[in-house]
Amino acid sequence: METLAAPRFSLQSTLESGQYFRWTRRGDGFEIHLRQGVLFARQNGDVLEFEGVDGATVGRFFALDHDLPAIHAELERDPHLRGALRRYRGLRILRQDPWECMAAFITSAVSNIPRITRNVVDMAARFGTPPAFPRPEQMGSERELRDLKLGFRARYLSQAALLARGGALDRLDGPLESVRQALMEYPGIGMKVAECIALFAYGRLDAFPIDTWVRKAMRRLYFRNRRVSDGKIREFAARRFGRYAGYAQQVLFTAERTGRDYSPDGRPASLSLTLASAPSRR
DNA sequence: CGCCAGGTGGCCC
DNA sequence: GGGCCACATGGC
Repeated sequence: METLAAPRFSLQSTLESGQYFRWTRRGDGFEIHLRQGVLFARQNGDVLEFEGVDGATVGRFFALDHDLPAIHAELERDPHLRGALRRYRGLRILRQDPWECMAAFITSAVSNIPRITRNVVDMAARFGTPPAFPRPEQMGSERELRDLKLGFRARYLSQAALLARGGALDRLDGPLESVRQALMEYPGIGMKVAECIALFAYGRLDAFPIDTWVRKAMRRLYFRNRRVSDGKIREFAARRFGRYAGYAQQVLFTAERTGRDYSPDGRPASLSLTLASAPSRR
């Protein structure tokens, strides 16, 4: 087993935050299927023990180069974020393969994490070269994807694969807006999915994907539960959270989806919900 | 049975 | 810009 210094990292929080789907618990660690191989990883304090792929791949995938202290220092100025940041300390935004990330989040539309996981694992098993997810050139036809129960997403996936042939996604670069605009040319990719891919695959940490959970959290925490358009939320998030908005999004998503406990000291979810929704504290 | 789920695309005003 | 609908499938 090899090791890597991994301070300010939580393997579990990172994997369980719903960014990546092809992993499973294995004994005291996790088995993670990547393009480069099957990675087994477990955490021992600040040390990440791993085998299966090389250390550079591990460090890159888990984004161990992200400056977590700086990110937290900046975001913790917002009192609404402190509880979630503390609770999910060490959660990192991954650096995923763009095509797999694109396929996974096209699949995510009107779905849920268990089902997305099933769909993505199915696609890998059916069309990929294990453990690698299928390249765009290997993806199935719309019909074959419908057979895997992808539903209306099957057409999007097969057509997106055609557009992504020849390494088109490897050539995407530039600021968030241009990456997002290029991604939205693909069928099945609107603003939300484009921001997910920009964040989870292209390291655009200022991306702020707004899904049903984040929308609910943002409305409650910053808009007095009023009805607000996603455009307004995005604008607000950009101003409020700045260059690390993506990290704010991911802890808000995770907190809202699991437990909904924003309090820094871990009160019962029902109570903290009440506290968080109240305009004033106490 | 009916409703809703990590949304998007098409069409309306 | 915003509102409404269909889109497959699965879980409750």
